[in-house]
Amino acid sequence: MTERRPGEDTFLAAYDPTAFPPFALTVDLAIFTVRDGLLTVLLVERGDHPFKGYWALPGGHVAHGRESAEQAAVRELGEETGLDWTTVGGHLEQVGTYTEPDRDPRIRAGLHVASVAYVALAPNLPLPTAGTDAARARFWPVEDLSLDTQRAAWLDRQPYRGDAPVLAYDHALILSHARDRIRAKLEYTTLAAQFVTEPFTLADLRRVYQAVWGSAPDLANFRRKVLKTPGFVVATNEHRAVASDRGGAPPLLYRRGDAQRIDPPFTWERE
Amino acid sequence: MTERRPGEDTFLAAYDPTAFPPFALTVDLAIFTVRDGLLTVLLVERGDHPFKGYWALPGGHVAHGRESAEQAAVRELGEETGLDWTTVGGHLEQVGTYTEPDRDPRIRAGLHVASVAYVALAPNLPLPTAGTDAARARFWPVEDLSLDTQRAAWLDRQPYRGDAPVLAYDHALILSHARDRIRAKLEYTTLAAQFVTEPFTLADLRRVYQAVWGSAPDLANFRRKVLKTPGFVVATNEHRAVASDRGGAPPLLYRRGDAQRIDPPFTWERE
DNA sequence: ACAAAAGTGTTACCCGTACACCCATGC
DNA sequence: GCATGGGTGTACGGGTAACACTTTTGT
Repeated sequence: MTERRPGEDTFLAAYDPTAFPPFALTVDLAIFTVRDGLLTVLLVERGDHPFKGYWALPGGHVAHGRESAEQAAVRELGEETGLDWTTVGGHLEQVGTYTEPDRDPRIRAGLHVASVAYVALAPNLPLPTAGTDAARARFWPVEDLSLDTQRAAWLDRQPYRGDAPVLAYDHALILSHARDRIRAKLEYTTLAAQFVTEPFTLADLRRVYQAVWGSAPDLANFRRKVLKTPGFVVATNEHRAVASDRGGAPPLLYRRGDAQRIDPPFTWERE
Repeated sequence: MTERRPGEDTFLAAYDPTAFPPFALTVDLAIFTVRDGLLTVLLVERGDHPFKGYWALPGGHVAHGRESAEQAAVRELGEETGLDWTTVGGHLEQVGTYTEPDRDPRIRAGLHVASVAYVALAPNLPLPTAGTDAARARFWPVEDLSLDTQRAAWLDRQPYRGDAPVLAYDHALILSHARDRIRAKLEYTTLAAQFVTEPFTLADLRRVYQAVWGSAPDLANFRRKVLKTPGFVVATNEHRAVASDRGGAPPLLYRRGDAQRIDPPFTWERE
């Protein structure tokens, strides 16, 4: 490692790293996937205190001095999903950092925990089983989590009482931000293609919009827009075989292209 | 403070907060303003090691257990600009968190410093003088900072040698992200109005786009789009007196409105 | 034949672009 | 009058929303 212009080494020799009260640095992951036409997110049921028995975003501590938060996120992704994320090539993006002193009750024992939240998304992730240190893990449909209600309860410092799985820490807040980020990015980026397994049909791609937004653009116009955006998708010359129990023409299959942005963005009637 | 569902208190009683290696948590501020038709940012010349003599974003440590990063940012804004940001009502937004272990040379003394970066913007900030603990502080035109070159040098772990003020830490990286964020948000939000002092003319507002992007939409179309976006600006019934040394009709004055988003976004020919 | 799903065509309309033009003021 | 900057009018063209329609397959 090079020196990174540290100033004079004499400074470091005389430097006292205990001069600043310590923080803990963690990462939290919102891992989204589309299953059965619904936007779902991976949650783990906590096996230990704090928040034992509550559902939480997977995550963990950043290894001090040895990795960045993003590297920690990739490592945790591997541990939680059993997949090597650098090979998967899925989308991973920082959402924000959460630092309210009382977001973690361990502040009462003197531990101030700051957490960097990431959103990851990939198609058809396997159901988490091995390699997970949590008691249970499963993909929950986002719409079943009452995110808005739970978030409001958290911000009001009131307990949430309802049918949805109760989220630990400020994870309802984090998750609502992550969901909003994904929704917004569907409109002006090619992110939707990260949600489908290759090869996919244009109808598959459109179902992603349906799952994330609850509604989707008109099919005909959707097709034209996607195909006109250079590098959004690349056509193969194969067609998908139709399911045996229904008719319809075998649709053409596509793969993801290089383009990142959709310009101008998608706009359509929201319900 | 309420209990925030911590699990059982017996857990906390037995909890060892020193079990996790400590991090330092800081905030860095990119405070933008438009001066003389140029986008400028506040930098301070560091008076202490590390990076003594380099130019840096203002910032400081988050008070352990007593404040969030955002509260620290507001506090530092007050210290750096001499203004109470809650009164100013200026825009403040988290950009991202930077956690590379070697982003701060103090890692070699065992201190892993994570920094949460914020972007703030306001019109006509006073030149910083009192209340600043830095040796010198001034607003630098962003285009004079060779951000792209400095950022590339930082990422290659090479020293930057050039005419622009040399930035400390990874602040060239942070600053380039902050600038990109501002640029992007001008297109689809009413953020530009945060850069002008009230009351302002539509030409003033358009000059913000000129300063931030280097070019601006056609004046006639700009007027129509701004006026058609409900709540972007509110007209007063006063006109600005024209400067004595030039002609022209006295333009109508406006104030900021409530709207946050411009939909559909601005698009125009970039140079 | 019929249903289901893929894919195409057509039209009307909105909106932005470009640019010409008019207005108000100071010298 | 003339320069300067604010403000308006308008014709053209591209893109997209809406929806009807054709094609391909399975039962």
